[in-house]
Amino acid sequence: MQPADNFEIGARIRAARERVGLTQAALALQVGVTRSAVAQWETGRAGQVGGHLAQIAAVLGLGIDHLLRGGAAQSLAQEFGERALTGDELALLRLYRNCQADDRTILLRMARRFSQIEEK
Amino acid sequence: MQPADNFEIGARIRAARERVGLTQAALALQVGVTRSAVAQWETGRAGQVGGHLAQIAAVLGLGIDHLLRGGAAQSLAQEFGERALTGDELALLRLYRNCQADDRTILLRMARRFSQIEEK
DNA sequence: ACGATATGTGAAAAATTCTAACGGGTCTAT
DNA sequence: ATAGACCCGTTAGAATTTTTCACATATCGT
Repeated sequence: MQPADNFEIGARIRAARERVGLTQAALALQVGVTRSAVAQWETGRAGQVGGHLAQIAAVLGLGIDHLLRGGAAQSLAQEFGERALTGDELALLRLYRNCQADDRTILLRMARRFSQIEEK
Repeated sequence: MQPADNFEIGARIRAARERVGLTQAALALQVGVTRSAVAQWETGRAGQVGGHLAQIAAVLGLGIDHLLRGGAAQSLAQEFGERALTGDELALLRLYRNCQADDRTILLRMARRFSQIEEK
């Protein structure tokens, strides 16, 4: 694989990671490597991310095709209403599901406060 | 990645190769490796097929998701597909979509704080 | 200024991948 | 029965890659 491709994969990893609000250390923890491995992926030092592709894609809410090829790969077309879920929305859902019930209540209340929908 | 996963990837490579009528040597030629590398992929000896995924998928007419995961690959969406979204999760998504960008950031950060996936 | 946090990078250890070579099974022609 | 062609499985090790560790720099809040 060309070095330029590696850099582009790394750039997509970084963009997705920042979009879901993770640090390199957080992504590394969820994938199962050290932070500097993630840094090297993102700066194109690694030849390719090899055996961690599926895990990276899952954590970041990306399709593997998108990770490898870029473009508008839509493996993530999860329908909600008429729009697919974005990466940050999937991240929010994953995090929310791992919250305790009272913390979920707090999150919902805050979302209501912030939201521009009036609820009756 | 678990050895069983490697074997399953190899089994999918072999099934697709036979379906398109190629020998190991022919596949190796088109991908750009030696025949024994292909044999090792198919018998699960290689950790994973790493940098050749896209090439193998192209030659065999497979999606990369299918190669890695098998089945009707749905990437991360399956995790949520297995469990339908609950009412509060739908509410959270709806509210989140109607938030401003900086409020979304706050919600994500709080979700990360509450979540038991928290790093560090 | 200081501490915490996030990230980039050099060097080297650790791991992996691939090649070359060997061996075995099957099939066909002689 | 034998030889040759073809296909594939496996081993050992060279080559390459990946990951870790440790250090450095920048930014931000106090």
